[in-house]
Amino acid sequence: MNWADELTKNLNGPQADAVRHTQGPVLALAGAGSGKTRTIVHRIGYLIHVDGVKPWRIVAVTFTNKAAQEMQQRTIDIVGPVAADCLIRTYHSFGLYLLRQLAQYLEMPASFTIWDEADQQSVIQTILTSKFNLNLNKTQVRYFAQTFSSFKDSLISPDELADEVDLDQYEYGEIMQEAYHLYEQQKKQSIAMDFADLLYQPVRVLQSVPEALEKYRNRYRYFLVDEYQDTNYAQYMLINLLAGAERNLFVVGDDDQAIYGWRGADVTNILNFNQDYPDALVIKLEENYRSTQPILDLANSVIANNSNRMEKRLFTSLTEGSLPKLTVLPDDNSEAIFIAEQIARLSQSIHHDEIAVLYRTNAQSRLFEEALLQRKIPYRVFGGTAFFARKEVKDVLAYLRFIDNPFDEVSFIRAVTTPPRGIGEKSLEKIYAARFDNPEHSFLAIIGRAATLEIPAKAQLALTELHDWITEMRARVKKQVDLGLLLEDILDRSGLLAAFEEEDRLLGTNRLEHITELKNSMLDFQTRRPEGLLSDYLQDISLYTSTADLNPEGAGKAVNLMTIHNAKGLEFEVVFITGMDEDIFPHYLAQRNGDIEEERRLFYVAVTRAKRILQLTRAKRRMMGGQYQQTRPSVFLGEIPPGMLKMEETTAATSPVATYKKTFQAPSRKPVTGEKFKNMITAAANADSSVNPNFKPGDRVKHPNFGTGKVLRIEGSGESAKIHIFFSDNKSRKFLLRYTNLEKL
DNA sequence: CTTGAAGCGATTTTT
DNA sequence: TCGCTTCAAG
Repeated sequence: MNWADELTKNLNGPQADAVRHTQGPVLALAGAGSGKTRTIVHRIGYLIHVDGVKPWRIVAVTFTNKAAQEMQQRTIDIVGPVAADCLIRTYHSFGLYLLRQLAQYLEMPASFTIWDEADQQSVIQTILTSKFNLNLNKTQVRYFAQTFSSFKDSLISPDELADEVDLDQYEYGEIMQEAYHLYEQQKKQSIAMDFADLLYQPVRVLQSVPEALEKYRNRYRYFLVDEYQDTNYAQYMLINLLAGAERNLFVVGDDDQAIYGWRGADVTNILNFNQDYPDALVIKLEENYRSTQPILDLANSVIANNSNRMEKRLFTSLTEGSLPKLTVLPDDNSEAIFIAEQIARLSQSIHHDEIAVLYRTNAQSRLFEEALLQRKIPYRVFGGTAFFARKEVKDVLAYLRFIDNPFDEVSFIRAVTTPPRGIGEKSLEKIYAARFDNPEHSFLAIIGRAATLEIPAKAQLALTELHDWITEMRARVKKQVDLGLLLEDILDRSGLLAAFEEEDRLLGTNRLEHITELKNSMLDFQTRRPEGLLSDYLQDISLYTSTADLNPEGAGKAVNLMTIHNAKGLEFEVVFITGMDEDIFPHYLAQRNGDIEEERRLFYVAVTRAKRILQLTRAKRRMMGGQYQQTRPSVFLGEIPPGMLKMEETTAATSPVATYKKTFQAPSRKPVTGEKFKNMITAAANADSSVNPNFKPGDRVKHPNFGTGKVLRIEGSGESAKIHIFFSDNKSRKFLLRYTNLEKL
């Protein structure tokens, strides 16, 4: 086979130029749907098969996990299995990969812990209270965390801060430098890195250690960067440092799709590429192969409202196509149900994984999940904090992380206080003080000397016990272990298992179900990387946010639920853009910050994800802060010329919501929504026991665990109904009615 | 001192 | 609805 022909024959002129021009800098200005990924993938193939470049000399980076996975898969499909040796990663994953190898230059072991935002914020919170006597709320603490990250995105260390920025323009400017410094110090003492470090630290090492730079410049010779318009300074430096010698740098981007300004992304990185590399070949990809003309018309008419854009004229040969539609629903619930029904209808002709439901904020996903679950339509939720931010998951991970890294302050605190074992604020302060005096000793070592701490005997005992079994576990994980068994041991010995069981039973949570999911991810990991250690697993998952990231193969035939940010770089036959209401999209905070043009680009990104069918929805009322509020239509709707959008409105009376509620209002089985519905499916196995008679105050009842008692009162109704029972042990307890197996006497 | 219960407000997008 | 803060009992 002639690879040169094979890899260019299905490309248009400019695409083929971009693929063939493998030496030296190339900038591809690529409109939405113009075959960016396709070009990158074919270029990788050309490098390997025509130029004879070794795959491991090729680095390709993009932004989101899903986009990276997709690029990797498509490369293997087109180029062959040899492409598995290319480094196709997200920026952060590439940064982590380098950082592990460069950690020695930072006097850090390669197996550091990675702190997410919540971890970061809890450390900053502690610093602000203990060192500055500032008791700030969550929003203010988040502000500190974001500010520190923005410094690192701009490659500014605590020492350089005063010279580089005008601290007066920052709130708390007078303590900013000191706080930033303390945070970095604590982090180092915890043997931890935050997300910004994954880029900042490798860049700093490459800048200051010539031999390190030399080594990686030698190893990696070809760089391909997707979404270049969204790079921040640290990302820009990382790539340009490494590619700077050979200058085989291929970047693609579109200024109309710049949507990460809030994270320090700088569009001028792409606009100035020509100044960085005056000899760069500039290629324009303007033919759209993705969407039909009506979809493109809508996209173009909206983005035209932005000033300061590079003129581009996107065209397509797919002139036929149905008009995009806007459906106005009475409320957010009916919006979700409407979408679920549309999807059910489309299922006849279109695969579920060719359908995407897009929203502006992760919080909006809940109603869609519920509606899809009710109709048994499979779905996957991308991004968000859906899984790894769950309390039970973080609880278990805290133990795993503490076992892996006994210096980690965040994991230690969480593990030692969850579940409660008599260690409170005061005891923790004592532990802190001891650690402050001996920063070279781990938290584990310090609780190993519990007897020397001035804390209650009960607390000493608890600490010693914890120390002993954590030590035992640490000995175990030095070698390769079955992570699933380890997890079970931890659940058991920590007391978490009992706590979760109790909660699931009394409150109807799904904690153990989520733990099982975590366990599955471990089994998955061990299948994928049989040599993998606990620390590898922990670093691996730290870059994932949802279970959808966890098992890419599990994609199957599920509908995709994601934010618009997460959808960038992807395409679907059918796209729903939801929440077309003022303050939702554009988001009111963006509006307030004057980022309306970025919101408009976001809308442009959303629209251009659709290949054939584009459906917009909005709701006239939405549940906000516990009550319904009227909404106004998004400004973006007003920017669409009449005739480009078909409109329809459905009313409450015909809304499926009402019908649904009625069907399920039967007294024997309480109505269920969302998460709870899942329980019902599981509960369906022992269906008979889930049928409760109606109880009223005064009834005598028997509870399987607490024996007989008298009903005091029923609080609330429907799925959230709670029953208060006074038991024969003279104690009253309350339960969620629908999860309690009560027998009427 | 620690913990559970009651009461109150909720501020975005990614890794 | 959820999670955090406040308060009082053990």
